[in-house]
Amino acid sequence: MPELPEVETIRAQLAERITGRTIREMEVVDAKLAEPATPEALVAAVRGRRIDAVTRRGKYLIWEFPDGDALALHLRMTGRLHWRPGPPEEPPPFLRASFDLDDGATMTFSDLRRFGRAWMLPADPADREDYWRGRVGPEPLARSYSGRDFAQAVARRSGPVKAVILNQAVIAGVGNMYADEALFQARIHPERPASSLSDDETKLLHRAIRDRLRVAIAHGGASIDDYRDGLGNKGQMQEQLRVHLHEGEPCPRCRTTIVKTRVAQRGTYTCPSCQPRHPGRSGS
DNA sequence: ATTTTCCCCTGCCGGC
DNA sequence: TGCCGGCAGGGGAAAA
Repeated sequence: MPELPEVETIRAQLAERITGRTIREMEVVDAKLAEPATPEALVAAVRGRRIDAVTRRGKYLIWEFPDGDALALHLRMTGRLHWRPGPPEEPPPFLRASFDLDDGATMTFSDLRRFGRAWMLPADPADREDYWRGRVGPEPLARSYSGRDFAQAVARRSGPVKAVILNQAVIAGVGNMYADEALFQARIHPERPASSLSDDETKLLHRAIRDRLRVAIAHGGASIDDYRDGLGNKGQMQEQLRVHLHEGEPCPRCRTTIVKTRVAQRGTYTCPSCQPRHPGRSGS
């Protein structure tokens, strides 16, 4: 599932290839992609526009047009955005929209489960900021994002720490897979109340999140089943996962069998001995 | 105000 | 063999 590293991988590939290009035509195959707007309105806002920059906010991919206008794309669960130098030989399965560029290149948005969306962002900078506020929190890889900011956000929440780091308003871009990996690296049980974490633990988790996201970007993201990068290729990060999807296998650190549970309505993988539910006491 | 539940959507898989 | 319930999960709306 595309999380921050996957979206960032696609962003970098597209930025290299479509920056400065003009969108000659957009075709919406599945009207639901444009909801709650109509496909006609979306196409009218996109057609003929020049892409000045390809940016990212959390898991949102953004094409910046002149005059502050911007198209946001969200891949959700199974969305794929695929650039090709020319038209595809045949439409990819589950095609929902396609874009023709002025250099003959094509981009297709396909999406088996149809959760993905495309919509226009507010052009006014203040309105844009309002749009993100409350919806998408700080960028975990931003230089300015300190451990203190993270600690503050975590300390005043009582829910399970995994639910807190999955909350996009708390920290942008972390999904189920990297939440599991970061909590394992920080040796923190996902059901620990966020506010119960010590200063050291919060610092460790902040570092672990940033580390896992960076390593994942370096590996081109994780292709569990649906994810492909902007050129249709698989990532390599799935081979670096330590606990996620490793139920029944030995923990890479202590050889204890990894277990799968359910936390915050999400499948959750942990090492019961590296991630004690009650730190300080022995065992789990 | 925060936290939890439900919903969307389709393919896949285990059980009977 | 084939059907069917359950599961997968991002994010947002609704409910608690």
